Amino acid sequence: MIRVVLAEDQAMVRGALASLLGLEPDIDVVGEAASGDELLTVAARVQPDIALLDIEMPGMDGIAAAGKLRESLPGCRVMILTTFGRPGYLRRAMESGASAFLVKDSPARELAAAIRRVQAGERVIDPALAAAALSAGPNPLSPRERDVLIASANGSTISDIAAHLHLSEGTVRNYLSSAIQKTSARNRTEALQRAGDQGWL
Amino acid sequence: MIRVVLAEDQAMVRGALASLLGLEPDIDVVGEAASGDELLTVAARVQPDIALLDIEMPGMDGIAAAGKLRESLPGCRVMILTTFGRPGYLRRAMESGASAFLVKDSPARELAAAIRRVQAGERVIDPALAAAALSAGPNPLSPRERDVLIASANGSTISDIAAHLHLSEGTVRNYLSSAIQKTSARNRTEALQRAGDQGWL
DNA sequence: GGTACGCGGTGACATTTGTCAGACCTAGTC
DNA sequence: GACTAGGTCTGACAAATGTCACCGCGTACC
Repeated sequence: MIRVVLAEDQAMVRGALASLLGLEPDIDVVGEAASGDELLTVAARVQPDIALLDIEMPGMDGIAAAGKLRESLPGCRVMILTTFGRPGYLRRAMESGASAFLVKDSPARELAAAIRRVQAGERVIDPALAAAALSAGPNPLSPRERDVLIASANGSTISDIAAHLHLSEGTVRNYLSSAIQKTSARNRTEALQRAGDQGWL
Repeated sequence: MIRVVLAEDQAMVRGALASLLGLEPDIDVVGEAASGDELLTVAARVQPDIALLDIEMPGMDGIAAAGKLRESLPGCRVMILTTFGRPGYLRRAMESGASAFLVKDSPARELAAAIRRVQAGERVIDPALAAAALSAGPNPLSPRERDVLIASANGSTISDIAAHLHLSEGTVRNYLSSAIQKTSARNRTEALQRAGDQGWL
């Protein structure tokens, strides 16, 4: 039996995935978690073969949880299952030691097949996504530019961001300006969208 | 047997929900659709008792599809199952004739229970959401203000929006300004976020 | 030692954005 | 007919935003 834990914040989706996998004779869902933090404690207790993680979760996200899990349970393989196939997500997921990257747009039957391939030692990646990740270069944003862009997401003004990051307003403007240019956008909103689409945040 | 069709754009979630409902002895998933448009053709063919719709779908969204379905198949009850419980969504869903409004945060076992209650003629609404909808007033945005706000979402400039909606730039600025005030925001980004949270878009 | 890069800052400048007052037209309501 | 609300427009103004040039500091790397 392949022992699997699920981490996914939406309870109904989590339960539905569990029932989907429950139909497979060789797969056993031995634990569930609603956040990255919860996953780590559950995995420590049940010692799964495979952890199936969503990226978008409250608290620690799926990619961060993947990295922690690789440290604490090296024998457990990590699979990322997420809504959006952003190239940057894939890159970060692979760097944090994931064995698979699936998107929720794929047919449901592929999930069990992917789990078996990962258990056999293969790496499973959506081919279209792999191509996109190779064609898109690495993240051009410096850490600070990234911080400033993220802080501007909820409609904050320059002075809000400056206060929040303990910077001068001029510095914030400079970072924002260079982030806008690096994303070849025309304003912060567009820059935020482009960077988000690439998975640079 | 209760005959159900599912409409949900993410194939894996759709398949998982189907397998979840497949476990219930009195529920039969007789059709699936990946968009609002597809739902209407599928429902016309299989004549279900209940349609379970996600809101966020490409093309016709779940609420619009609910309205159309009520016209073409008055005997079929509509249930909305969605990620976010925005008050405005609930209001619009109810106005378009939905019998239930569930959020994906709820436990998986509640889904089958809700389906049975709807089949029995009840209306099922998340109590916390109902309270939020009652406390939040109706949508204060005029149709044009709403259009302009939506068009500004992807980082468009004033002149982009003006060209797109065939308006003068001054007019766009005026609408945007009044939308910002009605949402008590400080700029369009914040206004967009507030309006989105309320389900006013 | 020189060079490059990221971080943090200043000051000046042009453009964009948000606000306000006012105008005209239409459709509905009392 | 008067009144209101929404839609469309203009012009003017202040504030916010984006760009540019330039400075200093530290830490890499060759």
